[in-house]
Amino acid sequence: MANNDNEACDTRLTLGLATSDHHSLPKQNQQEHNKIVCLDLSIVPLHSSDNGTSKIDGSSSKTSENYNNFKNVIKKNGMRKKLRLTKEQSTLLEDSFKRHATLAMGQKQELAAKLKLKPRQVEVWFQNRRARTKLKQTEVDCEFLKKWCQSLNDENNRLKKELQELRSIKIDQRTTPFHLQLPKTRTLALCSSCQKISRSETDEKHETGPKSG
DNA sequence: AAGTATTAATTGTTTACGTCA
DNA sequence: ATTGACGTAAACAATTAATAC
Repeated sequence: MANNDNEACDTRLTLGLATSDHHSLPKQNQQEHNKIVCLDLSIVPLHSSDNGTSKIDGSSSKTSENYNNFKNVIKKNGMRKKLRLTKEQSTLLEDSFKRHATLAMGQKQELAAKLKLKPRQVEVWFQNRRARTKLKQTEVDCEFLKKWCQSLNDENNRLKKELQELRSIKIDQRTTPFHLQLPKTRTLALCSSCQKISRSETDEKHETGPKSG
């Protein structure tokens, strides 16, 4: 480890089985290629994304190349250095995401080359971007459901009130002499548009106004 | 300086597909 | 021809951690 004093501190061994760049081969050729296996006993820091993970992409096949890659993302003290995308990189990624939320065949490599990033970084960006989109959509859905729930509650309350009114009218009919019921029953009307029973203005006044002995 | 939001990166799981016995 | 085991790749969810504000 030539680059830095502390960079070499993490000397945990990883045992990797790697074929020579077979992941970039077409699928039909991979099967045959899998038979040729070499043992990669390189010493790598655990934070390196292209070495420590089970997912491998075409850019991570050669040990020296790997070293150069993780060299760029490991700080002096061994901490992972976070890549900050430039505005141009973000714009280009956003543009291609707008066209397709998932990377098409070969698009990853192409984009990576254009952006001067590793294919894995492009892949990760798309994954995170999809996650962000999904989260935003979930928030929107949640808001919608909240409003819908509120309107259903309102409607429920209104119907309860209406039911109560109708019940009280029914009780009135049972207890009031028939000749006194007529004016009241006559003022009830069925609304043709909403199919709800409504009362005339005069009746409303009767109800809300002070009761006379 | 501490707290928070954002987001690149990691890890583990699921799913789909192809191959082989 | 069918089936189950196995390997691989891609996508995803959950989480971590660096960085900007």
